[in-house]
Amino acid sequence: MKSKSSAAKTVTPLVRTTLTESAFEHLISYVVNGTWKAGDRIPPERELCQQLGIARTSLREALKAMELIGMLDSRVGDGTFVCPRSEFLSRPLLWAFTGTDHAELQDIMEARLILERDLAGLAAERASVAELAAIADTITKMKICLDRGESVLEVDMAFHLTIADAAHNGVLRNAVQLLRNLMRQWLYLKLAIPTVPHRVVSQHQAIYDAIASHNPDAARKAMEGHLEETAHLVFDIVKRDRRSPKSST
Amino acid sequence: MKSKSSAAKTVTPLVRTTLTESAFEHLISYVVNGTWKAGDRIPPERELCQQLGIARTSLREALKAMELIGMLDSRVGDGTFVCPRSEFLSRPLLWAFTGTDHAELQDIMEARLILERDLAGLAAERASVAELAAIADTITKMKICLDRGESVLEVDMAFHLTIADAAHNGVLRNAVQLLRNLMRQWLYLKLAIPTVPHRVVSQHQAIYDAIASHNPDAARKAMEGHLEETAHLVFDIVKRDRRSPKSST
DNA sequence: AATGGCTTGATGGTCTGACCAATTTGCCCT
DNA sequence: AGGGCAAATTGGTCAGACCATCAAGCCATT
Repeated sequence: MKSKSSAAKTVTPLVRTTLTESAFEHLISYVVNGTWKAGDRIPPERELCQQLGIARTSLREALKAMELIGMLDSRVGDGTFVCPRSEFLSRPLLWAFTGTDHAELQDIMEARLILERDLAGLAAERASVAELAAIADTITKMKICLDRGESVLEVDMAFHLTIADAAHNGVLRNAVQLLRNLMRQWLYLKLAIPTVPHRVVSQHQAIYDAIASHNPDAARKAMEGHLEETAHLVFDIVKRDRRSPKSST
Repeated sequence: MKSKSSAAKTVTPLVRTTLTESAFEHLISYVVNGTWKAGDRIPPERELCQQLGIARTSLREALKAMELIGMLDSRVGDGTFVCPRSEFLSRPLLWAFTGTDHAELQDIMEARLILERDLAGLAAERASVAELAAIADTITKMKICLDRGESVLEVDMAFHLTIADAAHNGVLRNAVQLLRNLMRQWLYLKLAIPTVPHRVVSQHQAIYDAIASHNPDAARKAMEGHLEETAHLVFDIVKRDRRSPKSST
């Protein structure tokens, strides 16, 4: 009972000044802004904590968190390195729980559909010649992978990200990349189904054609169709695979 | 069983036997398996590290990492609690957006438009009676704030978030919340323009009407119009208010 | 009896400083 | 020149201490 209609002024918007937390955000911004690029070696802990003016303990909590979500990689006696963006959040541990929650997956897939659909539309409006070529290139590469019997997961990812690039909205691009990373495992399983990769290629081709002809509406439709089919396949996999979770890697 | 003696065991499977990492896995499994349910208070650090047989430092690194990815929530003097699943990945998604630091305001606003437009459409399809009431409530509250001459920033935020709630997609909801937080200062300035709040009220009303009548198309259109007007106003403010890109912390 | 303030204990946050373990580097001895 | 040992570097771990905050209980005033 009791409706808290006594709308208080909502003071104190909880600004927890945790040293570790601010260090965490600080470090993340380094990685994301490109101050520290993928493959870079970041300063040693003992040096970093002095720069930040905090104890090594506090710094390490932040570093460890970043390592566990796949942004950093530490090697004793060697140093700590920045991981490529594509590996963010791809730590197997995260799949453990993401995989057990069906609802979450559905939300992720829906979010992805919404974002990528609009991104495809924007790309159709804004893509430059070079960007179109980049998109086409991923399709070509996918065909090659297919012929060689290699995995097309990465090329598939590249296709969608180059479209996001062509949409010229960094915010949305990053969001899409994150969502795809979250789904990575299922995408992998989906692409492992025999006939699927070939269908994907032709769908990618259709999406590309729509974007290349600068037809936003067609691009949105094509992308939507593609992602909806993916969603159905993934749900089938999840349903079927709902028993023995493989401990891959 | 620790043989740190001289060379011998040629095995050494190189499994990153990092204490922190195994603690992390251990703790995650507790949360995932339901040993610790959402809302539960987990044992104090000083107790946990004894159970696990590791130092508090190592445990804290794991604990902190889990907190930073939204699985746990620590409160000084109170304890550490398990977060609901819906919050697990909210922070990572957050980084994806904040990550684009140089992402211009324009990108953010565009991203917001895209997300909220679709969210409005989904809300029109999915909103329950209670959720509709919640939306309507924010409009009423905004009118009250207006009469009292109070700031409507918070109610404005509430309006959009209740719509996001009604769309039933936690992932997108979190994204919208973040984007709005990023724009907060500009939104504040926008709402400070004399005639604006009244216009906002009527626009909110229109959006609500569309959602309440379960008309996704109308809802999308209404939301789009509302946000585009906001975007224009904000850009005017920015243009007028042009100065240096503060390098605040 | 009810209220408000004070004390105390529990708990997370932070720091210091030390040592261990793995890796790299480079010098020394053969 | 080559092999191997030792120091330096760097992340991993530990112990113990202190602070800030919150909850609960005690006590005095009303």
